[in-house]
Amino acid sequence: MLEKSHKYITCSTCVGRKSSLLGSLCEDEIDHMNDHKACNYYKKHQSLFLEGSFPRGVFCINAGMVKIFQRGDEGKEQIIHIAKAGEMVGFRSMFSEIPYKVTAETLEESNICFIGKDDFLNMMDANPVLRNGIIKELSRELADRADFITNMAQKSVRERLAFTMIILLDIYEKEPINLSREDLANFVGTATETLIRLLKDFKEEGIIEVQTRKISIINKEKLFSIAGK
Amino acid sequence: MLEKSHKYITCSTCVGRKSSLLGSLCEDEIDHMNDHKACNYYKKHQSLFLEGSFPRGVFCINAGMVKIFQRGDEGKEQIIHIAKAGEMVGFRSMFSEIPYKVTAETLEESNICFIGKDDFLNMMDANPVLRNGIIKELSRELADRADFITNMAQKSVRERLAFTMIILLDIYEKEPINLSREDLANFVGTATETLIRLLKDFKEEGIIEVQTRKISIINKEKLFSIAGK
DNA sequence: TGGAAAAAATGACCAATATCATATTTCAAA
DNA sequence: TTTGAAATATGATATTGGTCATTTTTTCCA
Repeated sequence: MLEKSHKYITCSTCVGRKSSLLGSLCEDEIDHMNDHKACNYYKKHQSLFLEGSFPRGVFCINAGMVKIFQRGDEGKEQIIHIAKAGEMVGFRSMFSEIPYKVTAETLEESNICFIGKDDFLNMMDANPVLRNGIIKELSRELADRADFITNMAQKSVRERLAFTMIILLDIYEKEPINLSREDLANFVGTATETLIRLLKDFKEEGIIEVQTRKISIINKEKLFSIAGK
Repeated sequence: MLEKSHKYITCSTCVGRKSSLLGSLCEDEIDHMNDHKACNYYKKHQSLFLEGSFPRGVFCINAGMVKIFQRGDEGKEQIIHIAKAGEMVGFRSMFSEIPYKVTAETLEESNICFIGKDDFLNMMDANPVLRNGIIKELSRELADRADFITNMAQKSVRERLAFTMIILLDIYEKEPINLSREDLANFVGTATETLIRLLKDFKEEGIIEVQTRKISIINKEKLFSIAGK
């Protein structure tokens, strides 16, 4: 259970911050940010922002996980990214000055801070390291999305599932993957039924272990060879 | 036919530049860039850079068109983007400091200038407008790629073809689309045969007109309604 | 300008995966 | 602990779109 009061979250001690884009801030900047941020406790399935709305700032995840998705024509979600503690979300649309094209929603209870647009842009102006870090991050994500597109376009659902699980392995680290079958299907880009059948195959092939919702990967090598990496 | 000698291309008169990310440069900066750029004439099907190699700078397209693609496991190309006069290519990987994940290759004869990495980064440091323009551009492209992913994941090939043609309409403007069936298939993410069959359907439905290679869109509305926008 | 090579087109067939229907399990609230 | 709803699972079936084989057309260049 997370601490529901947020008065204890301070930027200077935030574990996520240090390894994030905001790791380069000096003490003054951290203090300034700390004074200007607002922290919130989010329950599971709460949204940070909605597709179509205008960005007012950025969100820093102190604890928890957030799915970033788009809704297709029939309302089916396509998950684009899953963000975890230490990551910032919502800044891409803020820079592009267009409404959000994606929705961000917690996958579990989370502590998330908010920094207003002007405060954040000022920090960027004053801090070349932060600025360059952001440019680098945006560029990396573009490269990742190119891979994502090629995978979607050219690979079978089975291969895409393997690829997605490798991504999830990175996100969940030692923890078992804890996503609904539907979310998983919406990340892979397939029907929930197809996903369930493939999970069964993977289980029978000794690639994963399943405990209802939680999926542990027990044969990484096989996963990599299926994904074709 | 393009002028094969490049001595006539100067940044100050470059038509593409003015509407590009480099439109904000002051006279001094333009002169500096002009002194440090190298221009080249490229034939059709020549590459600017290859997947896996390290970026040394950025390319500015003065005239012509360039396809940006990734090669999937069986060597099949997935086109991610088509860049035209006025666009810069190659800077995304340069920022992320990882090798190119994509290959850039001319679709037709082109005049393209090159600016070295250090020169370009210095220009960026000195010019906040340029810097912010690039951040904005990267963010916009991220948003576009999210759409691309959702389309790939959730739409039929027919819908994706319509969507792709809308993108191409933007690129080719008044000109008819001039791409091989294979390139078109590799942009849509389908087999060449499937693409050819769908083009035939579109022709019979009065959406496009085809003159061997060149495709003109004669019913935009229908295209939009198929793409679901 | 002819001829070879590349590109485009067409047909037949099949596999992958979506869809729809229904059953079973899990979970959380009363 | 029960119970109802949501999530997961399974089966049957339909369909899209990929593959392979072949033909026709276009392009390019010697």
